[in-house]
Amino acid sequence: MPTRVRVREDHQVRRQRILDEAIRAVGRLGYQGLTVQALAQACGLTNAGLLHYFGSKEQLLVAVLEEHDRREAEAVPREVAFELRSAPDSQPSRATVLAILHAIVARTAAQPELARLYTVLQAEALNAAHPAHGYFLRRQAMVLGQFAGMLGGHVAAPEAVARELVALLDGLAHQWLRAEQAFDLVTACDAAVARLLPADLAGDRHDL
Amino acid sequence: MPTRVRVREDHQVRRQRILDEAIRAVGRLGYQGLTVQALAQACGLTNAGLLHYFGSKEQLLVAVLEEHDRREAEAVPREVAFELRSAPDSQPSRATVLAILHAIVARTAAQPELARLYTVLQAEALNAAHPAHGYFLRRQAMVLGQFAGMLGGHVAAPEAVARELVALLDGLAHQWLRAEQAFDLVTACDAAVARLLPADLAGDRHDL
Amino acid sequence: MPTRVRVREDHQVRRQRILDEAIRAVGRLGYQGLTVQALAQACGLTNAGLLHYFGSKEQLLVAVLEEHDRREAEAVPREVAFELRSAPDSQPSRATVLAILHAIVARTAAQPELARLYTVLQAEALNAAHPAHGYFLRRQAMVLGQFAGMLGGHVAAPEAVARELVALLDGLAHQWLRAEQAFDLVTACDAAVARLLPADLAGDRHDL
Amino acid sequence: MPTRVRVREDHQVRRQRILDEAIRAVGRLGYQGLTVQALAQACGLTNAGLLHYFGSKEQLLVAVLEEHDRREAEAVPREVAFELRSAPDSQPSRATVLAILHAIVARTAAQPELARLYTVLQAEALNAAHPAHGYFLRRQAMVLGQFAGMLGGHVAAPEAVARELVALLDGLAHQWLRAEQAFDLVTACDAAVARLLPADLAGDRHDL
DNA sequence: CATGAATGAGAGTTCATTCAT
DNA sequence: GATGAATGAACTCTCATTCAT
Repeated sequence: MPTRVRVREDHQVRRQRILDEAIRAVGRLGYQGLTVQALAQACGLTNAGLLHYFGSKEQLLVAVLEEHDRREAEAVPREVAFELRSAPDSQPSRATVLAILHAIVARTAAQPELARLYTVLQAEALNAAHPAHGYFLRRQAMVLGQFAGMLGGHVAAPEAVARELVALLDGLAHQWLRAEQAFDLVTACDAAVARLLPADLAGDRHDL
Repeated sequence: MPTRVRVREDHQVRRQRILDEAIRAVGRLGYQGLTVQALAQACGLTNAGLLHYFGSKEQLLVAVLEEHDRREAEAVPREVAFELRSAPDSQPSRATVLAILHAIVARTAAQPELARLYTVLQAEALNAAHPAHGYFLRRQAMVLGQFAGMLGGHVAAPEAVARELVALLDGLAHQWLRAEQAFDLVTACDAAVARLLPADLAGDRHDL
Repeated sequence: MPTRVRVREDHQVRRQRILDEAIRAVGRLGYQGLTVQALAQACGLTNAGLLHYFGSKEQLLVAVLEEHDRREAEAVPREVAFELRSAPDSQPSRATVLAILHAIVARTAAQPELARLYTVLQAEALNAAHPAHGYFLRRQAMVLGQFAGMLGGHVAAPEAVARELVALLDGLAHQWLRAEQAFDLVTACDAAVARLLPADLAGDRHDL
Repeated sequence: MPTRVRVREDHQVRRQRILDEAIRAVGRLGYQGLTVQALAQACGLTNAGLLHYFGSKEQLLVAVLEEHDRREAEAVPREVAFELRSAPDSQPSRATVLAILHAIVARTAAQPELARLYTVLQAEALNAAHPAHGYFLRRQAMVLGQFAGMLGGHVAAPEAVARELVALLDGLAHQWLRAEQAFDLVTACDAAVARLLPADLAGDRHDL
């Protein structure tokens, strides 16, 4: 049995290495700029060898996006996820909201190549013909919905503020990437979020 | 020599039409996705004919960026520009700051194709090897500096808030583009800016 | 050793199924158009699995041609074969000639996929570099010889008429395939042969 | 003006040379076997240079088929064409029919590379997915119709005999090509046609 | 001023085949 | 006996660019 297991592991391991490399490459060059050949070379196999794992460049992109989701889900703190799931209807406290946002940003900061992938693809995918266009449309709607739900009890216009939050976090991450991570993303985002969601919003005086 | 003048005008006119088309095309496809051939066809001339105006694809990009700056400068309200230039050291009032930001956003909203060009190129140019990389680095520094200077008297951490402002505006514009301009950008930005720069910031009680 | 026998049977059975599928595939796409991968998939095994049976694509073609000959020989009516073999020197009567040709055509009509394989490969193999080129050269000579021998006593120019017979039958089969078997091949061929070999030719008076 | 004319001639001349080469190449290898690269090399230009004339391999095939039709039409003897056109309703005499068929075959014999193209493509195009499939379907119907019309007054079953004529001529040409033109095609066809259309058939007494 | 011809490089993808397992 | 991994070569086609005209 060890042999079969090893073989399967090998496959998965190699696939994973390709995906990691692909995330970096797409984050650097975009999907259009990515070259199957260059990626294959970076992974130490031939053009056709790489396509053996992912049938086509486009299917590779799909796998990359799935990997992105997987890593993201993995990184969301357990407690947060638990809290959100355990009481979907109740409103989290302001402190919890800040903690959630903090956790999200911390994840982003810990995986710059993922942030870069996200930032670059998101802009490239504005084009309706881009293979990731639908992905980002769906994702955007989902995130806005989640944020708005979270903010429900705290602000007068949850949808608008949700949009602002997303804009703020995405925009700051973008600047952070361009500045080659020269400032601390987490600090910057914490401060920005605190500014956008002032303490006296819903009467709660004590937090942050 | 009316003929020569007319010819030159024709040249300029045609060049302008190419630039307009190029802005749209790059905004849709990015620089990498842009094809000299496709652009030429859209302009009604041949491959080589287009390159006759802009020696190469890269030089065309330079011209596009220059055109972007030109249009942007053109659109900034005269009074604002005057005020900023006439008293660079003095601090504009909060109302003026809001007015300036409003004007900037209004310009963006009025020229979606320019906003799209900006958004798409900015992300593509995160790559250090991208021909527009330096442009966006310089521009970022400049804008951050201007914003920080503008906010100097109003907030405790002007640089940080400047960054947040830029992030907010860029991020909202990005969402606006992805949503195919389904919401009103100017309203959204006005609200966001007001939220980020509360009225009681520096003790001034009276504005907006 | 029933197991071994069973295994061998399985092997043979599978090999046969591959051959059947290959005949259809080559008849549809030609040898050049045939893809090992596509054939393997149609047979429910992998690329390498198929080549396990027939070392290479070219050897597969050889096997296909052998299978063609096998099926053809199988289908020739026993009496005819017997008659031809029992008295190779004597001339068959006109009725026998017609019966033989009828039997051949009937076999063709009963196995359209074989006819198609034959028609497609024969044309593709006009190219001297084609792996089946030699096969069709030999076959042509053989068939022409047999036909000419058969016609020896009946017509003045047996070789020429043999060629015409072959041309007629091949050409009609080709049309029958292109028409998707919309007319009755056997009837058409019977009529054509009767026209080409008129009943009064035994008198041998007036033919060219 | 001579320059422009020369340029245009050059273009046409080169295009023609490519077409000639393509006819030979397709006749040898079939459409599937044809390689853009090999053809380009044979024409003394690069891969992309050839595609400058014919946008794609498939469009090249279309051009080849058109060239085939052009050459064929060109080759039909003027008198024959005139006679056919001048009296479309009347039936040509048997002698005229034989003359027409003779002329057609003579043309074939004079352009073996055209005959080869025709023979090879016709078989390859049996596949419904082949880009020339429709062409040969239409052509077949047209030719059968013309032949049947021509035979109308002479035989009892014009459609059937037309089919036989086509089969005979196509089949003999096929054999002629495989035999590397070792026998005289025109003589063979004349004899075959004479045998298939006996002199006394005008009396219409005894034909099947 | 603008074109058409042509190029060289490179794109993604497919193919028959090999090999360890 | 059959698989999955991987290869190297070849495929069609596209790209930005050059050059003579």
